[in-house]
Amino acid sequence: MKTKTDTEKSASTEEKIKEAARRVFTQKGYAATRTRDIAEESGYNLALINYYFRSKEKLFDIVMLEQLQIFVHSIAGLLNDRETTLPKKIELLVSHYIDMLIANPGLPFFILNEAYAGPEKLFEKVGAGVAGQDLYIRKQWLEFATAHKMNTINPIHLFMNLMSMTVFPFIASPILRNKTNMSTDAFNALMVERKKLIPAWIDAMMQMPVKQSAPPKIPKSKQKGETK
Amino acid sequence: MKTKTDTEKSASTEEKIKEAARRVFTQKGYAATRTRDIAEESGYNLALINYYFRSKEKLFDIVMLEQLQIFVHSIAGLLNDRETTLPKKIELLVSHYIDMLIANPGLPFFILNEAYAGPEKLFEKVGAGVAGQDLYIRKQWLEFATAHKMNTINPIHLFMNLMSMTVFPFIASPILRNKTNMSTDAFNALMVERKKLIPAWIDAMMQMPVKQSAPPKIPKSKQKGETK
DNA sequence: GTCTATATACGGATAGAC
DNA sequence: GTCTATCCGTATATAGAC
Repeated sequence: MKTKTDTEKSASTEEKIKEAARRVFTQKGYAATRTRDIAEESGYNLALINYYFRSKEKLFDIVMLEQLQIFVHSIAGLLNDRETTLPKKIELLVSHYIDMLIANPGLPFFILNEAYAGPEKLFEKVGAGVAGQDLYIRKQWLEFATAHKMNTINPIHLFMNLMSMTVFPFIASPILRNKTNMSTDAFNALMVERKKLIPAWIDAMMQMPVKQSAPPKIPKSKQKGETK
Repeated sequence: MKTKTDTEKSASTEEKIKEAARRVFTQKGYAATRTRDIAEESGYNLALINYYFRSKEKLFDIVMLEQLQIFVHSIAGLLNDRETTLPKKIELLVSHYIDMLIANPGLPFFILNEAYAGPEKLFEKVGAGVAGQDLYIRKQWLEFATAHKMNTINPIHLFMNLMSMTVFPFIASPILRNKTNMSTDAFNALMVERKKLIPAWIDAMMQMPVKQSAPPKIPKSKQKGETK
């Protein structure tokens, strides 16, 4: 049995509200979420939300920052690891992403929503953690590109492809499932399949000799001034 | 000079409001858009919106249905054409999509937003136009898949890849541009490059003998249990 | 700490003047 | 047709009882 001191009770309640908020926010988005929904989901009253967190927005920031930082931290080690080869790194990255997305399918949509609503809102805080810094995988990626005479094609294309093929299906899943009458389980099974498929596809793309009609006029060293 | 009858004046104002609404809706999404915003953007008063359209939702439906149907109609012919080969069809489809997305970068985000807010809201109306029906390209796609012994891998993966690589960069562009300090022009140039690249990549994937470790256990006729 | 009841703000819709 | 002024529902935030 558990003894309940005031602080223990308090911490527990606060955590429950945060968990409820995370579920509702990631599912319905900030605007469509009512504090009443969170109250109901948490099992507590509406006023408690304002007792622990000053406002809906504060709660939102806290919860989502936490979510993002958990994920960011969980992959930062992998991306910076100097032992893992690039293909293996890609494989692990995709696998990790897909696991996370299956567990938390609303997150990417949420991130996009925030990015559109106001890039400055969350970005500085979370983005600073991983964004600008030079991760080792970036170096590996560029090295591979030049080694394979791919310097005429912007390596960012392959990165786009990696992220697109991994994340987009989750973002579009409501549409996809609506049109194909696919269950959540069936969709998730598809995504698990892609853990093997995507790295293979990316690998094939990296080996492909892409014949560009004209060298792109994209400056490849466009340094970032600040994280904004 | 133009004579202004009542109907002419009326039509003009109505059109201006619709255009303003389209801009604001696609930029901020339905929930975050206030009718006051649309009024301001249109140069007219708030009450006019309700005079011409009964409600915010009616206005929204009208405007977005129009947008989607313009696009859907513009590609329906291509998808059903029996002369064009599959690779050529893919090439034209990607090109058409990218042109549209460069011209209207907010549209996919908007569609996703609506899909998450309420799948039933717009979907039945617009989706019915193209969704379930058997487009000729679907037949071509499946024929190609079986012809190349790809029947062990769900062809939906390649379709996902096609859409992902084409659409996702636009959706994620605010994040990408924030992190790389890329200008809109530079981004658009990248997307134009992808008109050639994506079909090449998809083609390569279609040729690839994908060795599945185990045949996927996805029942292809799995009815939908719940929406959330 | 947790509840009920309420103040306050915001946004969609409408009435009525012109 | 277009405006100003206003109503009214909804949702956040807070006061105060327990």
